[in-house]
Amino acid sequence: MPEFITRKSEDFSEWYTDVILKAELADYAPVKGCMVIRPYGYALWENIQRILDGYLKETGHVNAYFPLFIPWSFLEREKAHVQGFAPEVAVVTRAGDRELEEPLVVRPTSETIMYAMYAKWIRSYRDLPILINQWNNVVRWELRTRLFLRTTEFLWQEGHTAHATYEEAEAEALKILGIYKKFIEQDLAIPVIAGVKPESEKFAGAFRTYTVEAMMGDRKALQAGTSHNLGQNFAQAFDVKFQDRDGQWKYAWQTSWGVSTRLIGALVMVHGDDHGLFLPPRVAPIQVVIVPIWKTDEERQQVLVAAQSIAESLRNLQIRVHVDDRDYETVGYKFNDWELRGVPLRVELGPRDLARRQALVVPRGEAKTPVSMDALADHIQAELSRIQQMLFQRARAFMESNTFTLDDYAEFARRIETYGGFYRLRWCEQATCEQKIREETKATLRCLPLNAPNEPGPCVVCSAPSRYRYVVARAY
RNA sequence: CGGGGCGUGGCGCAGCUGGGUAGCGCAUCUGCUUUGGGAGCAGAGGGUCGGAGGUUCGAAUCCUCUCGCCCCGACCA
Repeated sequence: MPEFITRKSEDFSEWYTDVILKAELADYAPVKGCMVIRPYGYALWENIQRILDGYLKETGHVNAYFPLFIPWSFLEREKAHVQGFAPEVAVVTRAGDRELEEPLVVRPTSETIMYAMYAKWIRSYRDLPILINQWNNVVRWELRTRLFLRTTEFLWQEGHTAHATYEEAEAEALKILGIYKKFIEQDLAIPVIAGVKPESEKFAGAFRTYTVEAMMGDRKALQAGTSHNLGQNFAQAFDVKFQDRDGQWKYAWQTSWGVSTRLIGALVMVHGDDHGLFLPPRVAPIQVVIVPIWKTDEERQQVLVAAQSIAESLRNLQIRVHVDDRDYETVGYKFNDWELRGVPLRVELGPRDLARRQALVVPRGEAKTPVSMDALADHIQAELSRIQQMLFQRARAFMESNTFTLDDYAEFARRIETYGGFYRLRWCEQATCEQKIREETKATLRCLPLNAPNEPGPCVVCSAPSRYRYVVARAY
């Protein structure tokens, strides 16, 4: 077992930080609470962007860019919104040696400035729907930060739509939630529970907030993405109105939704192990690493030629492949290095393999299999797809086996303290019961799953009649 | 914002109690030997001890102030 990183079972938090730093996904920046996303981590983010951006465009969304600075007065127009964000906004009050007439907020999210523009652009029902997304950075002055999970500045996409009817907006919010679920499950191989947030966990200014919740390797929950039905709250605050077919002026119905670089933290915590990262093939910056092995210069020449030729044939199949031809590191070092970086598939190629017209294919964490050169490309393609499936199924089995249905509050409190996990508990939807759970167990009501069946019975806290089981967990 | 911990070559640390030539491991560089699961030997380079002030013949070490970071609790993608 490697001693270069803390063991996952020993100290999950230390392990997480070790993996990110040593795999060179990110590093601490000289500014408090900020991080540098290093090239390898950024390549991962670019893959996430590319795939998700494709899904959003397929469904009619277009990209645009709005300013980083927002007039302070804009933030104040929606009451719940400003209350939610005021404590964590960074404000620019000075430019050069001159005080600004009106302070400018560094966007913590772009509802206000975007909807001020929507108000200008929308006149008729024919201008709707507006389906705009933007990839950008936002700043939230968090008191306690953690690499990828919560940093002062982070990267994300934020989609903002405006519709003619409530039904359309609601359908949009759910459609996006479905896209997030599909993306996170199929491409990131992370199973999620899609659901509705309780009132207390709603986005500041939203009518309703939908969420996808994932279980990390320490059995804690992570909110992986949110989609909000904003109702007409912002439309009224920003005067986003249109004249409908019937001649009446009406406020638009809006949605907003986002996922962030936090997803990278989720990838680490869901798939990683004591050897380091384990990246799902569909987003891995390097899907296949070829490690050539040689002793003599002559062998080196031959092996490298063969390695490049294999790499070329894989690239023709759109596989992201890297040949590790470093001559100053040993083979053993390279094996460990690429496992730490989470490359899903390794190909070992030495003189012995060349003589047999084969290569050793090594799925991360599995046994080495000799594969003949002729069958190699097909085999690798199939393996990448198998690994993608395996990661998802493994994560799903983990989440399912750590999700429990309980009716006894004391037992829940005891088990979440010692073991963690997701608990399906009946809740009467009273804030006092929610508060009690939060204060006594540090767990929160994550969501009411979308497909939750009607399961009438007593609230786990107060025994009042309740209809549904909510998912309850400690969360990041 | 409250509680705790830590700042000493690039990284991880020792030295501080009881002041007296700044050290160890890893990494780096050079050479030779190695190379199928984190190589070996020999040599070399690299530090105003976070910063400022004070005590002293003399401060990494003692005193005062200050800055920064990490971890744990209340808020959050």
